[in-house]
Amino acid sequence: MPELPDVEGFRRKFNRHAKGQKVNRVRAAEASATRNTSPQALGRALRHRRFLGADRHGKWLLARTDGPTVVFHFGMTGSLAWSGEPGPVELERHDRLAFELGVGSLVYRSQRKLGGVWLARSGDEERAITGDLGPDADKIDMSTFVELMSSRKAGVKAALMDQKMLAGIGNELSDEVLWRARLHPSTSCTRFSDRELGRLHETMTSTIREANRHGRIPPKRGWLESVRDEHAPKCPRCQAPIRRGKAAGRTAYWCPRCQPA
DNA sequence: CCTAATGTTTGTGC
DNA sequence: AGCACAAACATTAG
Repeated sequence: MPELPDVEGFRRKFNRHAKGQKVNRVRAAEASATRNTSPQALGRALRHRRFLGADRHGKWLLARTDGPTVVFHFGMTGSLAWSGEPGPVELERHDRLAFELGVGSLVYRSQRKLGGVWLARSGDEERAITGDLGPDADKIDMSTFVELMSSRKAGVKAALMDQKMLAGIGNELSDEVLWRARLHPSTSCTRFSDRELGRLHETMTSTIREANRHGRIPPKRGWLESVRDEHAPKCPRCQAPIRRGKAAGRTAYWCPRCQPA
């Protein structure tokens, strides 16, 4: 689930509930959730610190405090939950970490343990944690996008998902964008004119903007996401059977009629 | 039992 | 170097 729009939803949730609040305590149900620190050290570093706003870069959430920054990544199954219960929250099965803030608790939840929580004390440390990230997919301007994409030979889906080029697009979002742009996921970027790349940028931007409003890729009518979980999905545009195959090392969904090779 | 799953990293080979 | 592909990570659902 967590791609750019999901993390954007977590960011808004963080700012709505946790921003401005002091951390009383950090409670760990699962020690391995903390990656470059321990639950104890995280608690010591944050106790009596105040959460400022959270930033997002791609799929990374950066929670600022008046001390160090708490860095979240959600892997394939993570999420951020808010409980308005004052005092300790009842932790559920996959809750790994709870930040008790007095007015409620912020809960880092993850079914599998692919993501995690880091502590960064400087911008350099932050970059060491997130790795090399390209500009955020929601903020990149058209000419930069066209320049980056036209220097690529990879398939367009692989290029869109490359976090070093462009940060925030994952498997499902790339399928949604390419379906809306009517481009086959394996088409080499070398095949596109600047004009076509400009149109792809426009499609990508409007897709992300609308998904961000929902805090996820909306399974709405007229979106590929609305049929993705069906046994025999049909293209919401032309009703052709959706093809499901490997592209860029992942399971890709595309319409063979709207998105020919 | 097996397979696949929204992500990232690492290794191999062309 | 750039790219494609596979495996690994840990866990659950079907």
